Amino acid sequence: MTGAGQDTTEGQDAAAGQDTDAGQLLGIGAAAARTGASERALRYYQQIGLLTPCASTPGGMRRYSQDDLARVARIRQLQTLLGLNLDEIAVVLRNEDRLAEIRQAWHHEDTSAADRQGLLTESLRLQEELRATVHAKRQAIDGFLTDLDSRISRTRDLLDQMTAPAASM
Amino acid sequence: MTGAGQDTTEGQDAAAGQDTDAGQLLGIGAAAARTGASERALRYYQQIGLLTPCASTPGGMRRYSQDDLARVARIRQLQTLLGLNLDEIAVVLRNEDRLAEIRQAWHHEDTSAADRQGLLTESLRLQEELRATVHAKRQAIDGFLTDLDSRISRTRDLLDQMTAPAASM
DNA sequence: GGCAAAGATAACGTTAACGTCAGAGTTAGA
DNA sequence: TCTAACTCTGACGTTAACGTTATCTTTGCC
Repeated sequence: MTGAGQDTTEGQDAAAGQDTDAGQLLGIGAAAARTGASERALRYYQQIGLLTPCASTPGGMRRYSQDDLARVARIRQLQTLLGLNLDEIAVVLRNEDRLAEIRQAWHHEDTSAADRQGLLTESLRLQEELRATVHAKRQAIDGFLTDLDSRISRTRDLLDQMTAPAASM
Repeated sequence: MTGAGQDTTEGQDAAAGQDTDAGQLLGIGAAAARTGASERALRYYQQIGLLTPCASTPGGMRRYSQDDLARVARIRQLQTLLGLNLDEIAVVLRNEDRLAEIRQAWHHEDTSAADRQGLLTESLRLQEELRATVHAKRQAIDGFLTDLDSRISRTRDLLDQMTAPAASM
């Protein structure tokens, strides 16, 4: 049917005005290469519900969009930068997803105003919670850095004492 | 034998002038409680050569000093804050140990000047390497925070739009 | 000197986040 | 159409960093 463009069963698209560099759907190999994650990792993320590729071929092969790649990047960022495990990351991502949904349905759908306000308030709370965590981490790292700097300068002082011993003349 | 003072076989001590709140050697249970680590973790750290308690009773029970506790704290810090694994932490700690040794033997021993300078230079390099890593992490976290802040303010804008809809009059 | 509490060693168990096959199916291109 | 390259779904393996018994000493204390 209508099979002119692509043969990937894209669920819904062309909703918004721009299509964000569309047609660039990648197989799992390419997606893995772009993101630095392994194919196994991508399948695993899907398995635990972290990342569902936006489309799949009629034969059942995964197709990843740019947004999917960005999501992988975010997962890795939350992993390596904040040290969150995948369960915690799932919470963060689900929250961000809800926010995006609300934002999209904002002028468009007929969700009750009370519902939307509730969701927004909750999302805001979760985001601020995350912010507090990250901010604390930042403070801790700052302290670590300051301490490290003072150690380094003391070490440098020792070295200076060695390499310039004849300063008394 | 000579059992007048303490019965812990403290390897060497009383070298420096102050004895840093001495006599306060803790058993593994108390040490675990103070540091937040488990007894198993403390034994494990020793097993892999990360932390050797400063003394032990004649019967073979571990005794932890304040310095030992500080070392545990540093291990946890490097774990949770920087996400290093215990192997990487071992590298960092060994470097810091070497530095401390050099510093102590500075006016005191007869290590060759060339050796000391070599060790110092290497330690300095390692410390600066660590600093670069941490600094990069700090930058990344700053970026993350900035991004998060902008998300939060956008969410707050949405909420404001809701709670104050009759602003056009 | 005897006992409860703390500690030691040894050895197997656990969990997260994938790695690594094996065997079968799918897809793009000549 | 036919193959070479890619992908799929299991299913078992791996590693780090401990957790959890089980069994046996050590220690502080009356």
